[in-house]
Amino acid sequence: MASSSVVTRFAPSPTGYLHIGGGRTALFNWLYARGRGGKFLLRIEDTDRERSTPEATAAILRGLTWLGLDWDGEVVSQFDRKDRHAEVAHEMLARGSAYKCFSTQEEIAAFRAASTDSYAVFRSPWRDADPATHPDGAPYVIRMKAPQTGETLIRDEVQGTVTVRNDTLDDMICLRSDGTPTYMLAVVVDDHDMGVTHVIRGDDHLNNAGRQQMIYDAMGWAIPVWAHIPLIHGSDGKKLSKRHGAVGVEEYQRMGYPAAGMRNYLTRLGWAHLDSEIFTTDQALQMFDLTGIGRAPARLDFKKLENTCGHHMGMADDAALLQELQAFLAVSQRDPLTGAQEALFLRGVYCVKDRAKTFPELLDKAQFMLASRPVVPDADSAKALDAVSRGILKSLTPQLQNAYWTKADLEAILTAESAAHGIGFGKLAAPLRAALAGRTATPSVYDMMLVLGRDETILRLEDAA
RNA sequence: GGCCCGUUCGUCUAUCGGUUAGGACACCAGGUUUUCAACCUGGGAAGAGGGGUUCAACUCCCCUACGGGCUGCCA
Repeated sequence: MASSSVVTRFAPSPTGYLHIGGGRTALFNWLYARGRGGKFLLRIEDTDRERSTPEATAAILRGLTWLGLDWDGEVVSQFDRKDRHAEVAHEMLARGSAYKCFSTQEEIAAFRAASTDSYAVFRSPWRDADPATHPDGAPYVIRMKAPQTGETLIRDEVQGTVTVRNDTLDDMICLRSDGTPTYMLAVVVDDHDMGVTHVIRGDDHLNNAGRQQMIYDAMGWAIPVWAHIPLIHGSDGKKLSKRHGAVGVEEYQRMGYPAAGMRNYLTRLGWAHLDSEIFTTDQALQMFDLTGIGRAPARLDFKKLENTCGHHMGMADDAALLQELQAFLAVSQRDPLTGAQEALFLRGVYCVKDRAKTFPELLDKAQFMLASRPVVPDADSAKALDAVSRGILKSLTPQLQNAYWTKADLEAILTAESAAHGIGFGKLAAPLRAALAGRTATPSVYDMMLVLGRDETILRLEDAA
């Protein structure tokens, strides 16, 4: 079945944290595969031994996991497959689609320096040399014997058909003089061996696709479906970098964005399905396709990210929210909620999750239920606790002692109380807020009383009065 | 320098030759309100510029401008 044979992959190089753009690339691959019952594979491109670190690999895995992107099978290390890459290079040699080049790096540098056009394409003199003339024991690289005339067509699901003139490409090196493979060879061999059917990656690889196709052709392998997606830019339209703010996926987790909101936002960044804006991951899985991907780079917009996260915060399941909150507290080096706080949180999230966009905000709004007595009112809310107000709070407690602890009954009592003192409800709500939360901005006073329960409510009112 | 890609409201985008160019975020005004948030109503806001093709172009073609990418024994 064609639809279930989809295999995609994410292939980052482990030289740092998981970049937000990489996270989105991974997300697109994941959505495409998972939405079609296919497989999503993960390969670490660690052939650059100088820059690759196990810490970076761990960070990438953590970032993907946080985003909720699970991969099939074991993580593949490209470096571990270097023998296989060399084997393919030698097979290309045997097939006559590659050749040994003995030109030294000094010779190539000299060629560039000597040519009027400093960007001239290097043509190896060994391309058609008789093997009998090969120097004995000298180091050599294996270069692809690329076609020098005609053009290579890249059939891309996002970019359309892209034409590359073959005479603008040099004979790329497949195997270095130390016997290690270059990226260009390794990706192709790995993608083929791993059965990758759809290559969805950043469009910085668009040109590379042409040269990679030559390897597929040389080996007689089926070319995968290409989908080169534009990179993400900063708010000023320039390539995303540190100065634009957070670029690492984990930074977003530490800032407290819920993963579901992050996924939704990233999915919509550079991809659209008519007017769909807010959707669950299941819905995204249903809708996602390659044709909805735009061709222009998209800019990161934190305001929209926050708005999207706000929707997801409100839609979240309470228990799941608690779990994610605890994870957030852990990564941001804060104390976890205690068992008692968890219970209270579960009872009261309903009245705060609709009004928070991030976990720090959620924590702030939920402060009234997480705090323990005595509640110390901040400067603004303290103003509501003047002598008159405290008197009212004092006269209120006996009534609460005997009230049915329901919203309707509390409402009746508080409404009657404010009427009795000839004040509007707002005048009564302010000191209540100060007493119960120590803040001026809080959830509804009824909700706070309901969540805190009769005893805690009365104790806090007595503290304030 | 060469080659490749891109360009619709401030931002993300819809449109796939014929629309008063739609939605969302943001912004502004008003409303609701128990503070904050939310919510409701309304508003301003776009086809980079220039040539074609066509009865008709945001949509197709060319040029220019601007942005990005590739041009490594990096990935």
